[in-house]
Amino acid sequence: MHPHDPEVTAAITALDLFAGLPASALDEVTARARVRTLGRGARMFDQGEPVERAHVLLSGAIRIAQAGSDGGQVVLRFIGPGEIFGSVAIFTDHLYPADGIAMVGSTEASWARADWLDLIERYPRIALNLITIVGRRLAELQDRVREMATQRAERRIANTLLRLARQAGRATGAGTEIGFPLRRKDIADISGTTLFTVSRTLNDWRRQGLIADDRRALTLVSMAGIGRIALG
Amino acid sequence: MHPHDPEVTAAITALDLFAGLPASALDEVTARARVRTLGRGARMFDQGEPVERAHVLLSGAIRIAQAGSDGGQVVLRFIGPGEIFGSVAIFTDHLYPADGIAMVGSTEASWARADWLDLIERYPRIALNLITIVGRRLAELQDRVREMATQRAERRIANTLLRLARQAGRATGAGTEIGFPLRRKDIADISGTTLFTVSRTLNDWRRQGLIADDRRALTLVSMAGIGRIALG
DNA sequence: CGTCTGCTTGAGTAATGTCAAATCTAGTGG
DNA sequence: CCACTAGATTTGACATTACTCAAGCAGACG
Repeated sequence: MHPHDPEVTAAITALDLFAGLPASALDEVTARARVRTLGRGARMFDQGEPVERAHVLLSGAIRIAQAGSDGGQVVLRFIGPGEIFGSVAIFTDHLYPADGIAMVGSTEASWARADWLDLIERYPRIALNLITIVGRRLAELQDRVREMATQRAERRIANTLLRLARQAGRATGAGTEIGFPLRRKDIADISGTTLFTVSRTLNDWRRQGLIADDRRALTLVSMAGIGRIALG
Repeated sequence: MHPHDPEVTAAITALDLFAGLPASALDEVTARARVRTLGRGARMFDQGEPVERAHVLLSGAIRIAQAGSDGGQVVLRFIGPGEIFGSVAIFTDHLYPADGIAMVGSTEASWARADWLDLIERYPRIALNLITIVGRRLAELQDRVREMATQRAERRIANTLLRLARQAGRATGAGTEIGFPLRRKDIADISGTTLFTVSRTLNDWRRQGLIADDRRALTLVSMAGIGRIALG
């Protein structure tokens, strides 16, 4: 896909990141974007690599996973369409803090570091939008830290599912379907538990009719029920 | 203290947040600041309250603590002199995400929301500085989430102490002294464990000569030793 | 049909949380 | 100066969550 593809242009101009920009600025933003499509399992970038570009996801899903010097791994976030990713380190230590891996075939737009800084300088509104986005992620991480410190695995899993539903939920006949192709391990790595505990917990919930799980997508049948578990 | 107090002026103009601003801008920033001193235990703001001001700590120490709807509590961060706090929510949901409590007598500067937004609009460099600061805190929280998910209590405590030493450490004859008046409960609430586990762990380390703890301040006698524990 | 990846289930165990009680320290006021 | 108090810390005993490891199963895909 080319940056000037009308579909791509529409997607870029609709991003929260560029809200409030005049049409002329959006043209410029679009013109400088590089658009790239990767297959399932491909790496958008690797942890520790220098950050040369700012990224936005146009379609698909990305897993942002951080590995420790020991084996331990966590998922910091799943990225859905319209979300920015792997871009904040341009302002800090210039190294990607995590791997970015396509969970399904995905298309991203990205801007070279120099273009990005230039655009922000000329359109400071982008900086404000970025502060808002990063501020929201900060608040979400703060919630996760509190949950991991004070809640047991089952509640954390419930809170995780509710967050994912908020982020990428689609209402369907059966309930709210989460728009990421999640394996047990993914849910474990973002909830701070093991895939075994996730498996047991989700099976309990399925038996109780709280969720449905057709191995294609996870659906929260009873948000209220999951919500009750999340509250303790 | 008055904003025009020369000591206060110097402290404000030295802040990372205002790095790169021309002198005229710094004058304006200083002129609009409100300076306030609070005693030990006083609340700078309460969780859930609307954010009307942006804050910077000039001296002292603040505990930023978030409580869940259940009793659970975590410390999100300790704030030392020169650090911004309780200011990001101006751009998001306009509510303080946590309590801000003076751990010792503390002096802060703050700006009314409208002044703050006006200053940022006229000096976009402030926005860039803010992105850098928030980006670093985001990275730190990501590290903490990974630690809580993958490391056991002892290692998390070691990592916590190393982080605090980096943030507020002073080299002394005996080692690196942490510049916050920390109780066991504080260390527990930021490490994601209990004050009992912290007590046992710190006593072990003291017996091994890794730390000293004269109930006035905590000193890391052997950063290398603590570092080895942090690595596993 | 075989292989690979992911999921489920069971059994055993260790880390650490919970609770109770004793001890210590700093500060207060007689 | 000393007794008293409140808050913080230490230590012990115990309970339990959820991690670890092993084994078998299911579905997808070539």
